Amino acid sequence: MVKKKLSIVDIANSLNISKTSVSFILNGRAAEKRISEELVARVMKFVEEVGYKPNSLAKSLRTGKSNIIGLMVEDISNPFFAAIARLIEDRAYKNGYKIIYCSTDNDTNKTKDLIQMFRDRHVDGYIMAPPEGIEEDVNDLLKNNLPVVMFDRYLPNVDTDHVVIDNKASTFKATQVLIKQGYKDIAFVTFSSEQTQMNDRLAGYEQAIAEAGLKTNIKQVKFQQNEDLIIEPIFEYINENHKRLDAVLFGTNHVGVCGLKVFKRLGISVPDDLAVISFDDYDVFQLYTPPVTAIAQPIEEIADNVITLLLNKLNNKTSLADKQTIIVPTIMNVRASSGK
Amino acid sequence: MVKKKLSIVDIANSLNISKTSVSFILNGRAAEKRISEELVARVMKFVEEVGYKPNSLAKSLRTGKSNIIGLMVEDISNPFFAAIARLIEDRAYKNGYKIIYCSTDNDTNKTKDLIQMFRDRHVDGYIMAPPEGIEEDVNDLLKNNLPVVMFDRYLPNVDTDHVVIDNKASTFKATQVLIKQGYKDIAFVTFSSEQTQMNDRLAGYEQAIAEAGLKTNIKQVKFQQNEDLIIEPIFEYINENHKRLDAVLFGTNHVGVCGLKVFKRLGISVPDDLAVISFDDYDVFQLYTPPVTAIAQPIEEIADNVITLLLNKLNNKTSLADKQTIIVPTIMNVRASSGK
DNA sequence: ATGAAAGCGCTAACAA
DNA sequence: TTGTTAGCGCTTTCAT
Repeated sequence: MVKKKLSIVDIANSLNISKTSVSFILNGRAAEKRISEELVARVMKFVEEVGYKPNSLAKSLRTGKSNIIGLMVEDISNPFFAAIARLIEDRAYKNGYKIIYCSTDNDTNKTKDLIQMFRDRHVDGYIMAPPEGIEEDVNDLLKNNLPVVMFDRYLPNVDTDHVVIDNKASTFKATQVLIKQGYKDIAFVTFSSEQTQMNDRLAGYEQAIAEAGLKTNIKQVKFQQNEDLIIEPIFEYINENHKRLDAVLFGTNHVGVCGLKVFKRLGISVPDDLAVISFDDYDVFQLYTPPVTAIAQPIEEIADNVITLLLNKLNNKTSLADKQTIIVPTIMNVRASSGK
Repeated sequence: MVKKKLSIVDIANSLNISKTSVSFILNGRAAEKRISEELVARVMKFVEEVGYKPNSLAKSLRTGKSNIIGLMVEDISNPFFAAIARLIEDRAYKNGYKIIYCSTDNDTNKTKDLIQMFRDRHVDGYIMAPPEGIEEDVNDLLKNNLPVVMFDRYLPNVDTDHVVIDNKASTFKATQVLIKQGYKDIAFVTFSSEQTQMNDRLAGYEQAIAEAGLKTNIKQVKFQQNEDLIIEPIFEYINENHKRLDAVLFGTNHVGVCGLKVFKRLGISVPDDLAVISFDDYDVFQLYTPPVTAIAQPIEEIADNVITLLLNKLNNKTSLADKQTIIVPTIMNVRASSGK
């Protein structure tokens, strides 16, 4: 009962025909090759019966195509990335592509390794939220005509398709919401990073503060695997400054959640002690008491654009040389945490 | 500057030696084959210079090994699975294995497809939280000597290694916590499912209720991709019954979060109107007001056991025939939601 | 309309 | 110690 893995040769032999014919039939090129319908039927029937499955490794080796898309996110356990990955997986699957995902941890070397692994496995296209420092590797992909779509952020020196949100406008608006409520000492707590999305978020905050003639209060913490190491510096900052601050804008969902944990520990009440807005929306923010105002990223729209861009390249609907930038707007979900 | 993909033959030719020698050297079998150190050095230097990378597809095709582990979770956007996937990925990576993950959606057919894809790609081992109905496919893997480790649940009719938690004891204890606080009308809200972990959780609740001479209140909702469709039946149930109930035990983190959303909509206050305990721990539960008592799964321990079990099989440290069951205990994080 | 044969890049048994 | 060679399973050109 152990199914011996059978190959195209086995089935050709069993049917006393050549493997070429089998190959053509299996690849739907029977008509084109004018193979008799009768033969086609016989082959299909046999294949069905014995449950033959082509070895896609051999196929890939021969054709250079794999029908696999490599997806690299920063951290698959981050709900934002997990949700995006999920949607992309679904859409890809429906279009005959499989997805392999990996977490980069924003680690340049790990990412280089992963790109290499994807190349090894002959993935047909790449989707990534790139860390800094991989410009060369990505350019090398592009030079080899491998389509790459970036999202969440992009690499300024690499000319690829990318789908991002209007980060600067989002934090600008969020900061203004706080300013209009009369808050004057507004902090921006975020990850330290030179990535485009982070720079833009910071810039939006700074511009709104500057336009209002206020002073900036910026705390950047280093991204760490271990959440406690993120909470620690936030704790110190809030602990030292919460009396002179009246509002906080968090730069990412992760920082936001850590911030809320700090508030809990310090017994800080929202919005009375500190008003709060966070980037990204998330269960926690909706269920928190009071509910937290959040800058929601349109996850479906991002995922949709990303996969469409890539599929178009893969199906040669768009020229590889033709690079698109898509900027999708965010949605401010105003809730009680930012009100008076 | 476009790197022409070079092969082992190219490098053999450039160096005027045979590809066999190159292959042996590249695979660290130089010593074993008593290849001169000088040659080894020359080859390594050249390989380094031209940045040669072996084509792992060809390698896999030839050896049948891929150094890839296939990981199938129910839904990668569920924080429990995302966290486990993350940890497994890390450990595997450190041991020279790559991970490919996929979401099964508890969909039998999709899972069969995915298993097929993994087989196609010659993954060396399988880790899965299996849906029902794939017994045959898994048995087929086992018959072909492919190691399979299950976690979160197992298939009663399939003899594989698996790592699970003591589900029954956990809900039993959680229910007792509520009973000891004097709650008498305790509901159990969970997903309808015949999976082992769900059956066990239900059994634990029922036993505790029976032992206390109380009446069960069970609401099972169907798992759906779309969260609103999960919330709806919970809303109806809670809306109809909350007056006669005094406590609720949620069967999974997902149900728990949906439940909290329902409470918010109905203005139900915790624990005064309803005391709450949920399976799985999660940011939301810690940050909720009041913090929610939760049955925490020891994620690291589960991931560690899973990957260790599989690596042992892959490295032939354990016989394939030798099946282990590991049951790890959960941790009750008692918080204000279950108190009086 | 069908078949033979080369070759994708690699490994390993066997020769030398 | 190193080289020759036969595949792994598939696609595709070129004959027939």
